[in-house]
Amino acid sequence: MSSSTHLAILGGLSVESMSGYALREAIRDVIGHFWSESFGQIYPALDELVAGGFVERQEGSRSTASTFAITALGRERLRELLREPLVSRPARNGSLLRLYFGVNLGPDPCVEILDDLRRAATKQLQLYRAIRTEIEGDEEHRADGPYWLTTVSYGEHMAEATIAWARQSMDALTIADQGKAE
Amino acid sequence: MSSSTHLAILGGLSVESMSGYALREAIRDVIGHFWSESFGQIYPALDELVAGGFVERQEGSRSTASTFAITALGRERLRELLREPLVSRPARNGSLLRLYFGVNLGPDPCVEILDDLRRAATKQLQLYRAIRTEIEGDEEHRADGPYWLTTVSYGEHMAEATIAWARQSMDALTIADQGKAE
DNA sequence: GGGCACATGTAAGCTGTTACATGATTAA
DNA sequence: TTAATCATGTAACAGCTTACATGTGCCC
Repeated sequence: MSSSTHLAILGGLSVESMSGYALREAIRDVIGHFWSESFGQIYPALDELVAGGFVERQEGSRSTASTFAITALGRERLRELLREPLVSRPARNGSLLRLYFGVNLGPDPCVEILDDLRRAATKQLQLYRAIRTEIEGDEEHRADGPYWLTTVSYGEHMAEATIAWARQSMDALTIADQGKAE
Repeated sequence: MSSSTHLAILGGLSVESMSGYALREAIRDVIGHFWSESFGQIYPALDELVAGGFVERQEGSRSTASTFAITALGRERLRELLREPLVSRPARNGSLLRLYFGVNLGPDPCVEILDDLRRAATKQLQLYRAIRTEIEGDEEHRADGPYWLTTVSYGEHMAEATIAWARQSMDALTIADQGKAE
């Protein structure tokens, strides 16, 4: 299991103890814009973390589910993982791949791709702004706020940049096409 | 083999016939900022494309290497793949994951992460500007230019946005920390 | 003749998703 | 009572990288 998965799980449990199922929901709903874990990752990883003494499993009595809680050792491990240098896997961007070879399609389909991206980014931007408002008003997690907001701010900056880029590129492709037609 | 790999290979060969080795070099050096393929992908994919009649293999006589060339059917397939909707794999951003759980580290290590990202983006930006100049002066690929430039422009926009975000976030974390110290 | 770049290919292994199996609890 | 949600887990598979094996041609 990759250490990133351990990091995400320990991070999640550092905020609140919860079941494996809830953990996955939290990862999807809260940090889903820049992270994801599937059940196939989470349960084996939880086993490993329990085996290492980083997480404690509190068996639910009959009816209730198990709750996983981070231990003191787990918090130490979390800090360790947070400091570990990033191993960046090669980026793959299917939209850019398509645009790069766009001459095989002509400008119109490419403009369509760009407009789809612009619209998606516009929607994202609205979402991020709503999340920002929510975090800024969250009294319960005052200490976390500034850190959480950096990730929201990242989303906002990237969405804004995407919108500007898409607009500009749509113009460029349209004008290049007119120039050819003359 | 994923269709994206087929797309990248057909795209590459649509510009110029070349060996599998050269193809990998081209993918790494030319579209490496947003795409990657390893030998373990390229050679089996080339076999598949040859079997499907999308690519022709011209055996090199003794000493020289094989040259792979796209066929008319291959160009059709390329256009088909370019129009195919994107299947986006979930994004994973290790830096954001670390920043999100940054409260466990405190502001200083987070500022360091941000400054690393800022510096990397600054370097990238310079690179993209050099590539832009190169493409704008390339008489041989006039038709491709506008499409290629959209991908360079993407890099520029993202790098600029990253720099702005990192600066702003470093300030925010520093100020939040001072506010706490009062 | 020794090292390096070019060239083709394969096998092992890692990461991660999807789909399935199974069952409890809750709400309609 | 039946459907949905919560919950845990596994097996199969897809995608991709790394490392290795193997060989050629070129340059110092």
